[in-house]
Amino acid sequence: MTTENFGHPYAVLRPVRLGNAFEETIERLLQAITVGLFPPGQKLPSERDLAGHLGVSRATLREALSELQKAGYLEVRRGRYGGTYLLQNAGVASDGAAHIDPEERWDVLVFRGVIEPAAAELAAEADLPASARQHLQTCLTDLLEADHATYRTRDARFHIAVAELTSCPSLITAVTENRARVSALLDEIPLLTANLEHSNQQHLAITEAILRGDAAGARALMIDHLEGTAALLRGFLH
Amino acid sequence: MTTENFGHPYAVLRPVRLGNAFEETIERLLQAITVGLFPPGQKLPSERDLAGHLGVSRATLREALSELQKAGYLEVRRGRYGGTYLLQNAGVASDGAAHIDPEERWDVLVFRGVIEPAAAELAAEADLPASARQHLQTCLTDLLEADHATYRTRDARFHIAVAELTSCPSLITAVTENRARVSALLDEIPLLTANLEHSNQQHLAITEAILRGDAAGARALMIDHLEGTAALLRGFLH
DNA sequence: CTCCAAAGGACTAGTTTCAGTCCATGTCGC
DNA sequence: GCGACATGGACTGAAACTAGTCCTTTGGAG
Repeated sequence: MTTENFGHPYAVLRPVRLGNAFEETIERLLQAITVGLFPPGQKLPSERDLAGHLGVSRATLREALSELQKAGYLEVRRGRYGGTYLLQNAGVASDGAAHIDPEERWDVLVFRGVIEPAAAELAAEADLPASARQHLQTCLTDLLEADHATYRTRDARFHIAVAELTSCPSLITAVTENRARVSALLDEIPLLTANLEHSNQQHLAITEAILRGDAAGARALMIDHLEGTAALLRGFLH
Repeated sequence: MTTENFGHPYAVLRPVRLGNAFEETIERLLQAITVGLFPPGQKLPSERDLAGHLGVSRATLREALSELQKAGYLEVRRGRYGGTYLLQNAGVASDGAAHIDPEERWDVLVFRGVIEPAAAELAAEADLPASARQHLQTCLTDLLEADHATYRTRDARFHIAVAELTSCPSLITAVTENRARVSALLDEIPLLTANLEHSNQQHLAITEAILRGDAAGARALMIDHLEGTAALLRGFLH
């Protein structure tokens, strides 16, 4: 880390393409799934719709969907009012122990510490319409009711909901992508009931701070909350 | 903005491809240029090298370079010790008045207000090696010596240098991309000597705070600094 | 003076991706 | 029942993109 090449232009000159369109499409869909943006058991948008939004041809999208289907994430029903459905126990056979490299881990956590507290602060400062308040409340309730199987996904969903309240697309995107990476990290450590309950108290407190417009409080609470997970990760991964 | 669709999965399902590889490659190179990562008058990395880093075939890269050459950004010399050179007065004939939409403007500025103060804070907290301190100092000196023609580029370069000190790739990338967008905004308003001098005082103060390890100070100074430009933009654009 | 090496220039064959078109299925409203 | 129609399924020809190869230029080392 100390041998870094400062001023090196390759920081921006990162790959234009992370893989072929097919691979990136799978990646995106998986991201949306792990982050809870597609509620389990529900129908995904139509192929034509998805392809349009992902900026990819339907052929490519279908290749990706077919792969996810083979991997046990999706179920497809034909005919009118048919569609692609996200299975409840999607991707149970996840590979596990992907073993994320320490630099990557550090990067994810530092960046999260930058954007999430800011998101909470901005959310609290914003003049939130009723629909926004309702959305946050719903995500919180879902999270509080979650069991071990659904917790991680709903946790991600809640944090993204906070970012959504800022109405800042760049920030929402940053939080979403970061959350997908955090989820991959968390998959490496066990889920303990004690931590879970403590986290949920924090989720509740953050929500209240945001809804009451307490920006400084929301920020501070979010920092605390993130520190908890970070410490947990440090503890479990040497 | 109040009619936002909260919880809509399309926030992550943004396009996998923003354009074809050729267009995206131009975009990237242009970004690196406007943000001062390729010093004017100097040689760019070789085509084979650039193509590799951008994850694009040399044919595609060459198309992009040829376009930038036609647009007056680059000069190409053949033979050994030849290469692609960035012209001093690159892209003078920039289209101007691209007229960025207000939502985009707001997004850029809000996001900047999130990531840049955090970058300054983290930079000040970091245990900086001599090379890092030197790099920041160099970028600052270049900026203080800049004239009207070179100011914007070196300004961007300085802000990216601050982010580089954090050694957090996600943050560096975020700041770099954001800066490219900020530059597009600034191109719409005039450069006033008074503002420029005031900005440079702030740049100096930020540098000092970082080098002395004053995290809170660096953060506060950066917030002040950004507020200045934001106010300027608000003033000039209705 | 000669040759080498590092750079840009140009071509080719193969693969991926796309846009468009038509087919197949099956639920809902009549 | 029965037909309309939104959905998934399948195919085709064209365009974009790639990897690989070889050519051309030109400054410096020997």
